[in-house]
Amino acid sequence: MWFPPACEEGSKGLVQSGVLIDKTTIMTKAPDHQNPAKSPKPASITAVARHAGVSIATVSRIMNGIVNKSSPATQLRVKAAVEELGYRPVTHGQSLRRGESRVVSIHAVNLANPTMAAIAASAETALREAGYTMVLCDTHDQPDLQDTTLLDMRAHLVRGYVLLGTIDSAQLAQFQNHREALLYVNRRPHGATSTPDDFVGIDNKAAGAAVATYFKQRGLHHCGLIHGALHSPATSDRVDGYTGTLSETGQGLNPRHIFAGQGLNHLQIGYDGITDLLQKGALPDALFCSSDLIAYGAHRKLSELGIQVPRDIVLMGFDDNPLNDWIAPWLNSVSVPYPKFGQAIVTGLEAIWNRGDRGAQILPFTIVERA
Amino acid sequence: MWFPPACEEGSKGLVQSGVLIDKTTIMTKAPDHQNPAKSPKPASITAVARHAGVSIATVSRIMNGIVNKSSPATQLRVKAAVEELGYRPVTHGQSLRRGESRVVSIHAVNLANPTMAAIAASAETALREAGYTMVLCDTHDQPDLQDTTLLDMRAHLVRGYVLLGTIDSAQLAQFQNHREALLYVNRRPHGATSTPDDFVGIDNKAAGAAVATYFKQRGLHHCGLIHGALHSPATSDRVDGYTGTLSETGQGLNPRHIFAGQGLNHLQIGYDGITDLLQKGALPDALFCSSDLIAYGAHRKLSELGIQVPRDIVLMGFDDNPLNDWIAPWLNSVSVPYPKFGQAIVTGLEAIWNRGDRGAQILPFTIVERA
DNA sequence: TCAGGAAAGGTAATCGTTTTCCTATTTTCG
DNA sequence: CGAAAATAGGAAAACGATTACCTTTCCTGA
Repeated sequence: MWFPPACEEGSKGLVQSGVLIDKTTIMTKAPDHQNPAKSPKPASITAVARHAGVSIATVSRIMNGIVNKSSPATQLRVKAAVEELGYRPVTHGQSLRRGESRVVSIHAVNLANPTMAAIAASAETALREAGYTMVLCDTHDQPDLQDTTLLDMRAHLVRGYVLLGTIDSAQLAQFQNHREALLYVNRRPHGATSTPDDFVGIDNKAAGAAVATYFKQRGLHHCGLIHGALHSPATSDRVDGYTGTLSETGQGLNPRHIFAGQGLNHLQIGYDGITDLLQKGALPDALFCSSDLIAYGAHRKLSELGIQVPRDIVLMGFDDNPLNDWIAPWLNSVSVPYPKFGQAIVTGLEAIWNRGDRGAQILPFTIVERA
Repeated sequence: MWFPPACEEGSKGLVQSGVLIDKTTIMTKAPDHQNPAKSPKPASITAVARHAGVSIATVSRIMNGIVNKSSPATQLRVKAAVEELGYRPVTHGQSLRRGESRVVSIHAVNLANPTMAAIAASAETALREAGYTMVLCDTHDQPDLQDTTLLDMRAHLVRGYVLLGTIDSAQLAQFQNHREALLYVNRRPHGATSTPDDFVGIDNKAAGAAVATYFKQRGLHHCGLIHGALHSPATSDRVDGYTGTLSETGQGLNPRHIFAGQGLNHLQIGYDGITDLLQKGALPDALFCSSDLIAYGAHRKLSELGIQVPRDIVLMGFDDNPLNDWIAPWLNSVSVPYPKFGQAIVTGLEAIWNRGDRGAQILPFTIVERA
């Protein structure tokens, strides 16, 4: 199980070069190497109370807007003291007493992915405006790292956990059972245990279907597909919607026009995908890539081969990176309103906390045509 | 000054529709709308102590690796209890008692900028591995937001403040005076008050100079420049190094080949820059853009005009976005080792905390030639 | 034999808040 | 006028951890 670094198996605690060191020794040495001009401690509620000549209870009540427990005159005096001393309640004292903090943690599968980073950025702003603080964790798509971060954040008494992409993990299941405030963004969890109420994202299946319809409308009949790991329900939904709609229209999807990639490096997946499709035969007229990064990788390989986009092949990405307008004017893409995710996350979390009802936020997507 | 939302001017505290509501009323109502299967509280140190039949002091000592205050048998018993109950110390209790937490805050000027996001991502990993938790704040390049976030984070008892780009602000000056643990990344602060020891980044002036040298070596004599807001010392250093070296070689920089942009939207700056340079006369042979995004914007405009890169004009960006290899193979760029910034930030912070000495980390840059 | 130290571990203060009880002092109103 | 109710505010108990200080027991060596 888990133990703090200080008492790990390997370390012998405070044993140094064979000699047991009493903690006291260390503490009495500590003040020595402290820098001289140490920052003066910020004012605490006690200081404010003393300064205003009231009890800390009164200060606390006034800070919390409880208006019917003190006279207006007292309130003025206290507020003056607060300003004079620059007092701000230390959140740890509050959280400890209240048993919960105003911190929300975000657990992202891969912050190197610009899309994840964009969602995190949007969440930061929305959370801050709603009065929350954001802690950001990168799970690197590893179940045990996800577990570690979840437990760490619980130790921080965070009020909600936002999962920006998820993998199944032991602790996640525990958290679900314990009814912790979990909000899934973009990727639903695998287990069917959780309600569909705790999701923020788009309807990926509909988006995949829309891509197929778009290709058909443009008269493109030989459709291909390069996608990332299917263990992500977001990806598999997109793929299902796309292939489903293609087979409904009768034409279906030639297996030789499909490449299934793996791993986090979508750029490489796209690059390898083109290589693979060519090996298996001719390229399709239209190619759906389950992310923009995959499309970039594919485009790179196509350029190297002298194949022109969109003259020779039409590409459709997913996510619509804001840079596309500037550096990928050849790329169509399914645009997901990521800048709006932040607000949706806040709304979703508040719905979960209040258990009013539906916290689910299904946002609209659009297809951006550039080619 | 600052007051918590609950006691803002506008709000009348707990007055609702003209009726004063006693806090008690609310609290007694609260349990009603709590969801039935509320998560059971995680085990506290008291629970562990009871379970193991020892005092909480002993549990605490064992958790902290103080090995000479309890028998091996007791230690085993306690560790067993810890595992059985899944105990993890609540950080707020620890921070409150110790007067400091293991949280580090990052204040970024603009998280929408992929470079900032990349640094934040790298910092997250390095901090986590070193046992710290990262809180991320976006200051949107506004002094008052920077002030707000700094004060917020102090209320969180954070142990260090990492400024990912800075603007001058009142609180920042205060924090400097109070010798708080501030670490500047990429952009030094304006005020000369701070030591140069608290900086992580590259030598921007040398980098600007290197670009000039590179252009000269390639025999490009008509050099241009498009840069962002000069109030960022990082930008002005780059510009100084570039122009300085150009004038040393005697050729100098034609003022008609310079465009000075403003604001956060670097893409637009690049686009507008080309328009401006053309209005002022002919384009240079080589163009230094003070960020990759500016280069993207410039390239877009050039493409629209049918001007080819690098045949007609050589571009040099800055930062070397990892996507460049894939989507901007026409762009040379000054590569900054952002993935290494995370570790450098941790090293720098630890140097500040221990005041051993220099926390400054000047990392190497390289010029990546693609065109 | 016994002074003194080490070993093992408990008690209680403390960090900064919130909130439940209290206790006075006014007000209100019949 | 007097009882009930409201107002204003204080005292103290939590919340979960750390640590200075104390107590007990056992062992060592002069």
